[in-house]
Amino acid sequence: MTGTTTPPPATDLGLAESLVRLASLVQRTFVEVGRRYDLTAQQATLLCRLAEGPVGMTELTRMLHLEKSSLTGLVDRVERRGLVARTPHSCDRRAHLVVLTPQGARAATDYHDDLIARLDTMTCELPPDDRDRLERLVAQVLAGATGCTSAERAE
Amino acid sequence: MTGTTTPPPATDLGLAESLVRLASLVQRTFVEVGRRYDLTAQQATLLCRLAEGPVGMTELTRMLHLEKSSLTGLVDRVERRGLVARTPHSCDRRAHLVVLTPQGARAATDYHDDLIARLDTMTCELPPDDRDRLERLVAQVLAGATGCTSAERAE
DNA sequence: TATTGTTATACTCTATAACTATA
DNA sequence: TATAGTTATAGAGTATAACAATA
Repeated sequence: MTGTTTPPPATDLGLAESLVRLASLVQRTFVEVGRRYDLTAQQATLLCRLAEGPVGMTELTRMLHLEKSSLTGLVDRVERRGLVARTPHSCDRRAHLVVLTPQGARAATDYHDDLIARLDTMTCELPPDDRDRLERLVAQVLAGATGCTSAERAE
Repeated sequence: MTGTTTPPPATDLGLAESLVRLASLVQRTFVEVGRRYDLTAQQATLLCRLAEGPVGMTELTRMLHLEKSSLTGLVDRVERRGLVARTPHSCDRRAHLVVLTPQGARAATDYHDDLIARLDTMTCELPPDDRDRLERLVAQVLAGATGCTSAERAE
């Protein structure tokens, strides 16, 4: 029903440039929402990753794309605030699992819900069909980048 | 030509969650490309903002969403590396314009071109129609967020 | 020897508060 | 007084290198 077949975008930044701006906008939203809960974007990301269950340090470095020493510091800071705890691994005595405390779980949920609500607000003026289309297109980009990148294959 | 009218996305994360992942992916790309040129994401962003022409410090704080003292430091570091220079403002003796040096202009161009190329690669598996659609949808989200946000109106 | 994680160190990034110089 | 910008300070985030403990 969109009259023309595929008209070029009105304000033509190019797709890549548009993605840069979108990413910056979303990134700023991470930070703004984080401030409400006194969480940095990195801390919030960590908590959200732990919401599904305990994760080992090494696995976390892969999930967050951090060096292990960087993760040590990040976990230290949220542990000091009582949001996570290090628990011994059952079989490997070198390893630790990082788990959310009840307080950390609450923070993770609150942050996540708030973030999603804000992002939904950002797209709420799009008609439902367009939102679905956008989601599907983004998913395709993510599938390509996450699944088939040469960097990912090399790893 | 897309058979169904509006089928729900296959892997249904929801739109907001998809945007979170996309933003993280793009952000990581900023950092990776930056490393090639020995630039942090923030330094690269600054250089790219200056590519259109000299900008005053106060205006830069608005463009980069930084406090003025944070900007002082950021400009200091790239100035120390010879990528930008502070030049006096013609009429206001308190003010400075930040300008790219020739070396900084080269870095800005190289970084920008590399970044755009990488992001284009990320979307190059999409059919041209889908790329246009995606660009238009992202542009709509940006227009809404940049133009009509309550936060923006409040400012 | 390899892996898991921490410590030491150095830098960048950021904000708040206090300050200087100019308008 | 208000604005443009810097300085001082403190804390978060990150990486590299060296290390300890366990596998």
